Amino acid sequence: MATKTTLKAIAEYLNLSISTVSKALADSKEISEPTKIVVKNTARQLKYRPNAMARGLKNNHTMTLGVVIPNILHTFFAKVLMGMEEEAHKNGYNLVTCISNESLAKEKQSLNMLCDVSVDAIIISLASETQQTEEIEHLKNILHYDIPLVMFDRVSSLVDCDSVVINDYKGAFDATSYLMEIGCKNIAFLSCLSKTSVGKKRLTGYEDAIKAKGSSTTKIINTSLNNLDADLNTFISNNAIDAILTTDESSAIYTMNTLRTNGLEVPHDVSVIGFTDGNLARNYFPSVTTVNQQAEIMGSKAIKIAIENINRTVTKAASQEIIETELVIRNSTRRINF
Amino acid sequence: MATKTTLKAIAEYLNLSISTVSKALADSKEISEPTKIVVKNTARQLKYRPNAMARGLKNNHTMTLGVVIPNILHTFFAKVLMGMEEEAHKNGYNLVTCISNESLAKEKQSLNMLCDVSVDAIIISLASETQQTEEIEHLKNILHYDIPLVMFDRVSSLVDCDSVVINDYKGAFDATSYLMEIGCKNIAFLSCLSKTSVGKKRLTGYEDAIKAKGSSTTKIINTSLNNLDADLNTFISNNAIDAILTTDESSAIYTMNTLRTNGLEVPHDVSVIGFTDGNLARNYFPSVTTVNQQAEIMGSKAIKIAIENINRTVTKAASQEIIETELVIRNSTRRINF
DNA sequence: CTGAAAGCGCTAACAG
DNA sequence: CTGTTAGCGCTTTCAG
Repeated sequence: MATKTTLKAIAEYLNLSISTVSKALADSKEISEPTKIVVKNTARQLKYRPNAMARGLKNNHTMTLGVVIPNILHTFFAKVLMGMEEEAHKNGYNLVTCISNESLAKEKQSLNMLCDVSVDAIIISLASETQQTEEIEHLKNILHYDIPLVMFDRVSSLVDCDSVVINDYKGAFDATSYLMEIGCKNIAFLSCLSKTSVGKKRLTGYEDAIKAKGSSTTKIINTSLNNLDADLNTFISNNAIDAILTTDESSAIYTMNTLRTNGLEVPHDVSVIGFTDGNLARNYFPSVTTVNQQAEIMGSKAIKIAIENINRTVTKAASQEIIETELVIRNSTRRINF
Repeated sequence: MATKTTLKAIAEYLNLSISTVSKALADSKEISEPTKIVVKNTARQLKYRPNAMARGLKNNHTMTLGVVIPNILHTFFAKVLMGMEEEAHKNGYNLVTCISNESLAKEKQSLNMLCDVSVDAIIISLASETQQTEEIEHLKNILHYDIPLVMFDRVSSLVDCDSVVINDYKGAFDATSYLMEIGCKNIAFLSCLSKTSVGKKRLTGYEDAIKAKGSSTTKIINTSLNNLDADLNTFISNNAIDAILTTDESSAIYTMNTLRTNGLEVPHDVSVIGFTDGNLARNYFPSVTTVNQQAEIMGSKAIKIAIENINRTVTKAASQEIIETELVIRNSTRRINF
C-alpha cells in the first residue's frame, strides 16, 4: 500500500525545507523560478495532493459548502442539487449534502454536523415541519457563529439572511389567469404544500387571480399525497369544476389519476396545471402543463450568493433574489370554445 | 458574533489543562468522576462541539464517507442515496456526495476531491462512460492508497473490491418468464443501458428466458432516451410484438408513450415491464409493472460494507453481495386469453 | 532567495 | 488523577 505524499516527503526528497516547498507550490514570489519548477515537477511525479483538512485547520476555510434539502425524490430538489454541484465545483468548492426528510429534528442534526465539519457556508431549504412550527433557533444559531447562510425556495422571513426563491405568487397568478383565459370558469386549487411558505404564496397568487377577474369564488383543497385521492373524490362529488391548479408535480399526476377514475377526462373535461417541470410532467399522458421552477438556475444562484458572502469583508443587509417562473403549456390544458 | 468554543477555552475557563478536558469529555478512566461532571457541564454550557477537522487530522479518520453516483434524477439513485444517508448517520458518519453525470472525467475529478478531503471510504456506482471505456486506473488508484472502496449497481469486475448489486440477470429472466406465462409470444427487449454492466446482465437474463422456453427469437432494441421514439417507431413498423421489457423506469414510460402514438394500447395490445419501482411507474397511467431494485436496501448495504471495511484489521478477499429483485405487477401487463 | 519556528484544535504518550 | 509535550499537514511570519 502506498502512503499519501506530504509536503514533508517532497521536501526530504529534494533536500529542501518544507516551507520552501509550500511556497514554491503556491507560486510565491519569494521563491526562484528554477526551484519552483523542480518542486512542481516532483510534486507531480509523487502525485502530491494537499491535505484539505490540514489546510482547513490552518486557514479557517475548508472550501466545502453544506446544503440541506427536504427531499431528494422531488425532481425539483434533485435538479437544484445538480445546479448547485456544478456551480460549486466551478468555484473550487465541494458540497456536503444532507436530506432533512421534512423533519425538524433531522434538520437540526444536519446543521450541527455541518458546523462540526466546518463548512464555509450553509445553503438550506426548510423542512415542512420547520415551516409549520416556525422554530428557527437552530438557524439563528448558525448565523450567530458567523457562518454565511442562504435559504432557497422554502425560506423563513424570521431569519435574517440572503435567500433565493421563485416568484411563487406570480407563477400561480399567471397559471390561474391562463386557465381563465382559455375559458375555465370553475378553477380549484389543490395543495399538498399548505404548510409551506411556497404553498402559501401560490395560494395567494391563485386567489388574487380569481379575484382580479371577479368571475368566480375560490375552491381550495388542502391535502397530502396520501389523502389526495380520497379528498379529491369527495370534493368532486360536491363541486363542478373545469380546472385544477396543483402545487407540485406529483400532486398534478395524482390529481389526473383520480379525475380519470371518476370518468373525468383531462383535458377534455378538466384542465390541470402543476408546478415543477420534470420528467414526470413531460412524459405523462397527457403531458402536463406546468409552471417551471427554474431549479438549476436557483441552485447555481444560491451557491453564487453563498460564495459571495464568504468572500465579503463588509457586512451587508440580507436580500432576496427572485427568479421568474415560466408557464410551459402542454396537453393537460385545453382552450374551451364558447 | 460568537466564536466557536475550543478545548482550550473550556480549559482556561476551568483552570484545567487542555488534555484533562479532552480526556474528561472522552470519559477516560484517568479522570475523576467529579471533574468529569464539571467539565461536561461547562462544555454543554459553552456549547462545545469538537472540531472535526482537527480531530481528523490527528486520528486519520474523518467519519465522512464519499459517494459518487452517475445521475441524481434517476429515482433509483435518489432512493439509494436516501438509504445511504440513513445508514451512515446511524453510524455517526457523514456523506459527501458527488454526481458524475455519467462522465468519466467528472468521476475522476470527484474521486480526487474525495481523497483530498480524506474520506474514510468511497462508495461508487460507475458512470456509463467509465463502463464503456473500461478505464479504471482512477479506481485502482484509490485502492492503492488503501481507502476502502465499494461499488454498487454499476460495478466493474476489473476492480478488486467489495460490491453490492441486484440480481439483474434473474430480475430480467423472471420478468421475461412472467410475460411468457401470461401469454406473450413476441417479447422485445429495449435498453438504454446497453453499455452498462447492469444492462448487459439484464439482456442475458432476457435472452436466457426466451431460450429456456424455446418459443421465440429475441428482439433487441438498443437505443438511448433521446432516440427511443424514433428507434422504437421503426422497430414497430417492422416487427409484430405483444410485449416489451425495458431496462429502466424512464424507458418504460417513453416506450408506452410511443406505443400509444402508434395506436397500440397498453396493456391491451402490448404489455410493458420496466425496472426501478418509483413514483413514475406507480402513478403513470396505466401504472407500470416493474422489477423492484430495492434501492434503499442497496444503499444501506453498501454503507454497511464500507464501514466494515474501515474497521477491519485483517484484509479479506473482495466479495459481492447480491440482492434479489421483486416483480411488482401493475396495469401495464395483462394476461392474454387463448 | 531559503529555512526555522509557531500554531490551527485535537489526541495520546509520558511524566509527575 | 492531572499536566506537559509532541505531532497530525499545512501556512506564515520572521530570520538568515
